[in-house]
Amino acid sequence: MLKEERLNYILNEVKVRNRVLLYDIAIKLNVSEDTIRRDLKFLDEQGKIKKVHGGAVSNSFHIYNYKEDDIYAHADKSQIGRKAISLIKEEQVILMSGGTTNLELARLMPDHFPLTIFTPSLPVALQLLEHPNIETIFVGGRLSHEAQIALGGDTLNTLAQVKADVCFLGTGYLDVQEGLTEFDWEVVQLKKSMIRASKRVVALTISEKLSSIQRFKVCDTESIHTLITELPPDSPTLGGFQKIGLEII
Amino acid sequence: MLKEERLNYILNEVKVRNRVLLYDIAIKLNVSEDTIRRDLKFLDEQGKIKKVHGGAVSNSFHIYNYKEDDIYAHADKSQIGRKAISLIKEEQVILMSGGTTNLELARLMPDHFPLTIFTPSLPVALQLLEHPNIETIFVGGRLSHEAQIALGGDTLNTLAQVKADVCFLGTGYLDVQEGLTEFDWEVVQLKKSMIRASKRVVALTISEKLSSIQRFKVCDTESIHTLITELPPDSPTLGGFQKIGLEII
DNA sequence: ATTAATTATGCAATACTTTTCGAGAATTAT
DNA sequence: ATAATTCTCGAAAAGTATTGCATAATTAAT
Repeated sequence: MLKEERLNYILNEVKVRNRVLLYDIAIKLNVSEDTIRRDLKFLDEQGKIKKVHGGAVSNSFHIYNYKEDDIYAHADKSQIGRKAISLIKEEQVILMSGGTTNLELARLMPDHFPLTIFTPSLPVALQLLEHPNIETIFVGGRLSHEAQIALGGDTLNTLAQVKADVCFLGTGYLDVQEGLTEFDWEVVQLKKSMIRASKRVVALTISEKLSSIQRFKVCDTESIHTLITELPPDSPTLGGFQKIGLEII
Repeated sequence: MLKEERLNYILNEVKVRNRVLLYDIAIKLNVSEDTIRRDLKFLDEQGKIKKVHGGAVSNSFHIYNYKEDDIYAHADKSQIGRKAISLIKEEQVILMSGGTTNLELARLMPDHFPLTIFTPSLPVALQLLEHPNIETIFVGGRLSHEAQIALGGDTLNTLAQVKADVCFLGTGYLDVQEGLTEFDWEVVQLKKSMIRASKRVVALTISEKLSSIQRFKVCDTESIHTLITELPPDSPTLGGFQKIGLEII
């Protein structure tokens, strides 16, 4: 039995049972407790589980393939997510695009009141399903291998039938002059449809992606109602956006 | 034995079993462990597998961490998946329901020719995205929290527009007299639509779910063209199905 | 076709990793 | 406090990796 296999087994047990005993796993996998102890320690160091006296427990933070360390600028995105949540009200209909910032928002979504959320993003949808009070509606269509989102005609048609209260647009590049831009033509079409389908458009972006311009244009800066970054609203970096009167959170 | 042959053998083993041991392959292919070690290293450098101490593991395995119920059922499902693949031809349009058997099938899907696959299952879709040659189309709609599949009116409407060559129906309970049954009314509607949308219906089920009956009926046994279980086609357990002339694989 | 260059394989010695075990220290439960 | 369990550590054993080298097989060049 390979170390890798043990690690997988352990991760699965932790996921399913929320806790594991050193002894049980050692018996089950037919190795010494020492070995399992080292495995648990290793997985703990990776942040995948939490080692405790006599075994390990789930880290409850990690569901699915969601690995915080793998997400670039995770702390920033987490903060953006928390700010975004302050905009959400009970019973609202929300539209969420893809990207790791939205994925983080999906993870942080409030649990205590009902919401209806439309998304074309597979990872975001999976994350939303963790929240029992959220009705998640997947906007279907042809899936993009890399981005793991639905794109193309079907998706746009479906979006044309939706009218959401808020749309959270993740990823993308934002510049005061040039507006919101993307490097994938199909993603541009998708975002345009999402903007059309929402009363209020909220752009979520880490400050690093501000003042960057890509090939294709999604919309003018004026079409965006609210901008959320990890920076405080009065940060000089956001000066250009403050000047044109964009709401900044 | 040519190097190419060994590499192909290894890749296939990794794909089917998720892992390989240096020793096993060396014996099987009748070359030294050194050679296999070099092969594994080579394949790792190509990014095709992940080399670990003592062998290698699949690298896409970790991208989506799916739950293997228990090792035995998993082996059965894996075998069912392999049988199902023998039915698939280039360029076909395929419909796949949810469930762990279909998830396993999704994992094992052939990589070397193009396919178009429709599915309402989030985990199956994610798994399919691992295959560059497969065009995956998600049949959108309201998502079920537990089953992680799209259900409801939208989903059924979309399916009404599809005509697939084959439909792989996972999970569910099959009995010669009572036909295919389910315990969730909405899932019944979904499966009915999937059956209507396909020229050929293939039921995938572990033998343990045969002769079980649930509350709601999806279809008669006659509506199913092909049955795949982990058992050999001539197994006495499948006697009832053999008698009515169902194709069994 | 023969030679030279390149690549692939197996072997042996050595280095490295992983696992197990035992004894004592630390922790937890009663 | 006492007993029971779990943890840490070092050493030994088992297993795996690396290296250099000899030989065989393949490819390219003359």
